[in-house]
Amino acid sequence: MEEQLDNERVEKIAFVLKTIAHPMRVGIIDLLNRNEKMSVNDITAYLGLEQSLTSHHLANLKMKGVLGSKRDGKNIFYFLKMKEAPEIIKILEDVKVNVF
Amino acid sequence: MEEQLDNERVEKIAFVLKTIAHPMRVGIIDLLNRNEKMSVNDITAYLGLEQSLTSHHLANLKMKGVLGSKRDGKNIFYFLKMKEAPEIIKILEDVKVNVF
DNA sequence: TTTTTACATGAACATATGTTCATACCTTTG
DNA sequence: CAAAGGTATGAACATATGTTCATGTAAAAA
Repeated sequence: MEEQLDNERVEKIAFVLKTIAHPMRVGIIDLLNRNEKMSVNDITAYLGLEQSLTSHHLANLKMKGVLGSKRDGKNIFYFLKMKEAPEIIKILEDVKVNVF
Repeated sequence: MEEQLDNERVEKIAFVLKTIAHPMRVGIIDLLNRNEKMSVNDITAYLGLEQSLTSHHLANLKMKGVLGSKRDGKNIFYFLKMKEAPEIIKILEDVKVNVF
């Protein structure tokens, strides 16, 4: 029988989930899960959004440790860092939802 | 090679994650993962919170399809319905987090 | 060395979420 | 049937999140 989750653990789990729980961020993670690394431009184009908004979300994901980034010339490439992130998405790929 | 997630799928995934992404709700799901079913009172006691707040969160989780409930006398018992929920928590059990 | 490309950032605003409090509802018990 | 136990609910409020817009910065190209 496994231990009950202690408070700190619960907080961390919720924290990570909150970080991922947004359509755009799920999309970004999914994208970076199939591509190794992508520039902000590429990500912005793929998701069809505004540069500044993409940037904000990327910064957020990076700050929380989900992504990493590396500059290469004019571009900044983002990549997955937290391996759990795509695993979570994978689990929910075929989830059924009530309301929504 | 797997397909890229379509929009609706991404939305659903984010929706479910948002539903779970809260310390109290993570705690509830973890609790119901080890107990089969629990009354509101029990859950409230275990988490050490207020009845009304617990109730709100339970209602939320139920509405979104994560939990189910069944009345038995004065009590209402809640139970897990979305099997993916505890799986997600399991993945993050030992996650490392930067800021937090 | 000016322009352009690629990206970041901060402030303002809009919206969504979480919490508390008071009260209502349903079931059992006296 | 009145009281008590167990839970739900709505309104008010507080806080957190997401988005836009204007502008700033770093590197490369002209």
